[in-house]
Amino acid sequence: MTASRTARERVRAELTREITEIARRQLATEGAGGLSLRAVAREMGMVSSAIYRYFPCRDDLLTTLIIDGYNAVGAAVEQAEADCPRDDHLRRWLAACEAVRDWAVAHPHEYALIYGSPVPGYQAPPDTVAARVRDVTVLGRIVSDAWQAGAMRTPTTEPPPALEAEAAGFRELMRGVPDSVIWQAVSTWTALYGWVNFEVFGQFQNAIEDRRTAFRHSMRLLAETLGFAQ
Amino acid sequence: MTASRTARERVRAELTREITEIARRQLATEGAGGLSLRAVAREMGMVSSAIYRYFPCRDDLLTTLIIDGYNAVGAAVEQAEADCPRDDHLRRWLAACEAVRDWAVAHPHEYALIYGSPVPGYQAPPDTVAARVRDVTVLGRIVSDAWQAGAMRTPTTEPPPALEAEAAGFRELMRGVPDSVIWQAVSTWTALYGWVNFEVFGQFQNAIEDRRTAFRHSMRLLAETLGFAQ
DNA sequence: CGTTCGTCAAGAGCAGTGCTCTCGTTTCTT
DNA sequence: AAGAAACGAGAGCACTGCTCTTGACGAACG
Repeated sequence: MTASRTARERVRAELTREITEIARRQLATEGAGGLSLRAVAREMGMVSSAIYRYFPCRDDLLTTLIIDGYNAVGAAVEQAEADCPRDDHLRRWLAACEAVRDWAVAHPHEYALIYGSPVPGYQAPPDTVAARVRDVTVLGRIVSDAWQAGAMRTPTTEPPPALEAEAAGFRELMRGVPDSVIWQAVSTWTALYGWVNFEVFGQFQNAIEDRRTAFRHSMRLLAETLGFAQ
Repeated sequence: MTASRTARERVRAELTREITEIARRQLATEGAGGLSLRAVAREMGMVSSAIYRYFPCRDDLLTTLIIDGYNAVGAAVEQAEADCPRDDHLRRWLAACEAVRDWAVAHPHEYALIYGSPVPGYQAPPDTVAARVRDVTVLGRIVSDAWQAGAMRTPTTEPPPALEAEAAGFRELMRGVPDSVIWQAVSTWTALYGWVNFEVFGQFQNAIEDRRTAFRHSMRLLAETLGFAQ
């Protein structure tokens, strides 16, 4: 956002911001399906059709919220990891995991929007990738750092040859790390989100009460498997 | 379903079945949000209000589909596991995992309905629990069998004391198994669904192509952590 | 300074939704 | 055979996303 020149551009930017804010609040209370352009307009004292001056369709508003969501969880993970001593890789990993969980529990509907079932008929535009990879970038850097520092055990199981070509994208995230560790990291990464999914989507209801403690223990088990040297 | 007495009851049961079938087909193509009572009625040549004679509201139809979904994945897991030699616990585990994944990939929208973001404003009634636990019951039995047979390693990390009381529900699924193994199993179980979530919800797009191979490798790593002896 | 052009809010309207109510008709029960 | 229950059809309500037109305002240009 450069310094807005004309007054018209300024009020336009302000109104756009206000729309997304109200939409995010509605999303938090009603969920993605209950997000209504007309309700947003009503709350702003506008008529529904006026919203379309700012967002051509409902999906565009959703895209904005999705990008914001990815950035929010990404920023939370980056912040939590940055607060840890650089050479304590295990702690950095656990802090990053817990940041994901805490953000998701605090913003369940936003989390559902980005990591839950895709909204029907909605196709995420490529603009979202930049924001989407922030969290996994952090996780990749931790693994990379730990490996470079010689603070990781080598997995006993090698990936099958068919996965040789598949690891390309992940090798950029974890430079210098052998494939066996890369796949171990991917597996652990999906396990993290598996837990968060179950917790946020209510699969642990009537099964686990102290979910934070259980989560921490699970992440510790996973980190052990990943091979952080104590 | 007892033998239907009157002709009216028979046609009612038949129509109810046909409604759910059409609804399931719509669900498969449009997703949960695009499931429309009016469209179902249209396809049946009925008027929309007539549907309400059979399902008082849309959520009740959803509940039926959800129960069917849990039963479908549960049956798939039970079948796959039953086809394995009883003493090959690792193979039983991997077969069960792959059954979950294969069913989910084949029925993405139904999977999203039961394991994805909860549909807004919908509260799953208690009728669903019986069907919901079928898959995890199988997984629990495998762990239990393996432990009884002395075919599992003991985890090195003990769960924190705060989880003592939390494991109650899981102990019934895995009788005679120590808590350390129980939590390891829970962690592995969520990891399985974490992978399936990522795959079904498109998080692996442009990242992993040969997802079946990658899935198998990941499950093998997880099973190793769980401690199945070779 | 005045005009023109682009932007904007408003309103009506379309097609679709879940759901309710009423009204005859059919079917089962007594 | 008479009463009761269940049923399909239809109209209607409140809501949705979205489109089109209309009239007003503000900024830039001649």
